[in-house]
Amino acid sequence: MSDSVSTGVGTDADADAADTWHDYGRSRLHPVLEGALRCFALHGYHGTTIRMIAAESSLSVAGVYHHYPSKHAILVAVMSQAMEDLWQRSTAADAAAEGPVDRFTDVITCLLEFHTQRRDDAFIALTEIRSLDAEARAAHIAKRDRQQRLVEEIVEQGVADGVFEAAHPRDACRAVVTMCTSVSHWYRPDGALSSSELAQRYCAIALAAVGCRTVTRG
Amino acid sequence: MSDSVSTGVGTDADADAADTWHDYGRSRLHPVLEGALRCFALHGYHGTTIRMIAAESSLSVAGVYHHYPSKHAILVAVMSQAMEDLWQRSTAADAAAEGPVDRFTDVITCLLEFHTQRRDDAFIALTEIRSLDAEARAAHIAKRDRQQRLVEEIVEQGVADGVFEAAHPRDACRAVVTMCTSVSHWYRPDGALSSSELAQRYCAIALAAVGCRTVTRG
Amino acid sequence: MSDSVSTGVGTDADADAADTWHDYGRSRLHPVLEGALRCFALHGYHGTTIRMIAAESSLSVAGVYHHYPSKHAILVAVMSQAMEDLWQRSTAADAAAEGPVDRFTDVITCLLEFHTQRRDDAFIALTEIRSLDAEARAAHIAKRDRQQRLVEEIVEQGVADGVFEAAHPRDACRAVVTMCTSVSHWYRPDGALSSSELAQRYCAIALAAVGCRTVTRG
Amino acid sequence: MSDSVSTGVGTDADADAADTWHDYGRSRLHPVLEGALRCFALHGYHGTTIRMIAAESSLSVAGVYHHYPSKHAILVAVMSQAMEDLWQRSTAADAAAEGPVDRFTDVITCLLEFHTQRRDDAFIALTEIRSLDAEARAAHIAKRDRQQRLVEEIVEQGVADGVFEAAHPRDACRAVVTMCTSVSHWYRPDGALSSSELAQRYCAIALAAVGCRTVTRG
DNA sequence: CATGAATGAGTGTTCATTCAT
DNA sequence: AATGAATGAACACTCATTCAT
Repeated sequence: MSDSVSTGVGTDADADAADTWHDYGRSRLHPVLEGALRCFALHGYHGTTIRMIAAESSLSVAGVYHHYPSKHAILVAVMSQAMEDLWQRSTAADAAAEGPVDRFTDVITCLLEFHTQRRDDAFIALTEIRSLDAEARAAHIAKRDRQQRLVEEIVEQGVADGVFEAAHPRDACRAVVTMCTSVSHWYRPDGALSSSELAQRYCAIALAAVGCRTVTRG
Repeated sequence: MSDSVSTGVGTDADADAADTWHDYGRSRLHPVLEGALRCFALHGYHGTTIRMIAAESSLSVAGVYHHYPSKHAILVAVMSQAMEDLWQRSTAADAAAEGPVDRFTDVITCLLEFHTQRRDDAFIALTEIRSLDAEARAAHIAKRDRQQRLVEEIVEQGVADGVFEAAHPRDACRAVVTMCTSVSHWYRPDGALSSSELAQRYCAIALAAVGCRTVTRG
Repeated sequence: MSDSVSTGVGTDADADAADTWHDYGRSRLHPVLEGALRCFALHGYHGTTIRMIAAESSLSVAGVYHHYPSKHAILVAVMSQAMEDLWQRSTAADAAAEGPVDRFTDVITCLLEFHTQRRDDAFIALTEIRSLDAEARAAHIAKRDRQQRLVEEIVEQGVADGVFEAAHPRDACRAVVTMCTSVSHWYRPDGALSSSELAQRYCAIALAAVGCRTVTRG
Repeated sequence: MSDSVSTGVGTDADADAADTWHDYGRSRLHPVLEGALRCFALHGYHGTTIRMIAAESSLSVAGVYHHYPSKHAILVAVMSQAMEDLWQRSTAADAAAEGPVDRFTDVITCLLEFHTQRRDDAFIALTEIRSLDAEARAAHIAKRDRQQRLVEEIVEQGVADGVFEAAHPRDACRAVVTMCTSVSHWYRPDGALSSSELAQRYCAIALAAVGCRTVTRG
């Protein structure tokens, strides 16, 4: 879980305190990816040109190609690092908690924070799957499914333990996860809700969705 | 509410039974729009070329332009008709029910059915907002907000009546509506769940999300 | 010289009074040609579309094709009728005068009036030669040369008679004719000069250009 | 008057002898403009395609766009450089002479030489005004008027000095200038007249047109 | 490392023209 | 006589990408 990630993202110094999944400093993406991300978020992959990315990252067009071999490679880098980052954080959040309710709360909180703090990354990871080539798409979907299974596993455990009462746990998971990922569609950092306020409110709703009667954390 | 829609979509013969919002016959879109819809759903607006649309609608490129003046106009037609259709169905569903719980159930069911039965239309309406020009975008967002307000109004009524216990009704509405619209991202008609099964399960989850203790429909 | 013209233009009833070349009633062009003429004058042949011509002549596109088989045929009709009209008027003007000075004055006056009264026709005839196909171009140039020779013949007669003193009669003719045809570039009917005022002033200049010492019609 | 011209045209090294306005070396236009010029002269602006220009300048279509952002920008560059070149030469010619007769002779000679030596440039500057957009057209017309006023000013001086006897100086100027600019319509370098022969003959005619009795240059 | 110049393939769009009705 | 629907070819222009320097 604390493996150093080759992609350059993730937790670079895991303290004992397993709360690193809360920390969102400056994004550690390559400047080209930073620029590309802004462009993709605004205009989509196909609506973005290499010249836009070059301008956004203050490089020449050829300069962009010096760092990444193709526009598609840039998309792959952006998406895979996003998924990897989310996975590192999710497993860290999961490991830091015990019992289905707290694990669920942590993982969903992590998911929500990621979708507010890394909104563009999450948005692209959600909406540009179709722009990936077959190989990259398969890899991406595997990561997405891994993420989904983590939630499902927790909920199924909760149902087995009798703390969740979801009639259809997998559907509840789908509902919960999609309502969280949808946050990247509408959340604005300068809006009415802070990231943590949103997380609290949505966690309560998510717990209700999986039929949790108990109150969180004690 | 039963006004015949000038866009050519929607229920053209409203029977007394206010269940017309359940009926999804063959989509009544112009062949060009049908073809464009398939393309947009697969590749996105910017990833779709006029030549694809022409091929998909069995016309020449110039033939497409005989019916619609630009690619953007095609997108506008697709999206506005989708929003109009959904609105007609939603208001019909709302009108057919009484009391917050049943109104909520009907409107959410309607939303879910629309997102399974008109999955591509709904998907485009959700994901291609950024591809609209300023004017069309404003019009689209107005329609989207109108839709959102309908749900909020019902939930607020439910809270006022004491049948819903949502701590934050507007956030609950957001969560509910986005988990419903997200259905267009993953639902497959040939998958495990039928449209009505999905609607039933998701309605239960949605009711839980707004803090409804009572059971639906008696 | 007074042959009835198959094109449908020209003097349709030659009275004894040989002044018909002065008369500019409503242009007798086919409505399609009238519309095309306005378009060609504004945007040039290649800058004009069949749809513009259709709109300008209050017909459908197919309606235009009912009257003329192609855009090119319209140009040919416009240009050939203009050249024919000018030739009819020029020979009439020539025939009505006697002696080089008066013949010159009449023919140049005729040329000037044509370029103010039939400005667009003259302008197209001057500027769209390159847009004609080989055959039509050859025919057009023959008519243009015929026109030029008429002036040259008169001036050469004048030089032979000793009333003109042009050192290089053909060059003087070129200068005179081009300064007259150029009138179609700048003349505006609502400008400072009336058609006849312009003709008078330019005739004086033209006579000077061919070295005429005597005063006209004295 | 000997300001170095930012357009890259014009006299780059003004010797004392103010005869630089006679020198027509290889045109210093950008290869793309050279190619475009040939095309425009043959087929007109609207009759010319970017592919023609690309072929004529030995570049790919995209290569043309690397140097100029649009077909229209190419036209603007061609026309504005032509007008600037003519203006530099005209003012040089004017400054090199004294007295209305010699100034007139020099400026008209300059005008004629330009229209034989830079025939295509001059032709385009004369015939494609309507193809310019509003802004470029205004700029062009301002330059054209400036050119016209130079001639008018000289002639008016000549009339004031009593060396010219034009009854209507401005009309005479129009006649003279248009007969000079028309040279670009018909002159062929391999024709009967050399550029200087033509200039001599036309100058004599132009002097007659403005009512000059004295003989030029001594 | 970085870039200005270049390009083949493709973009959305328009063209003159046809034809069934 | 007149037209709405249709089209192949071409239009101006842009794309992702390459490469000599």
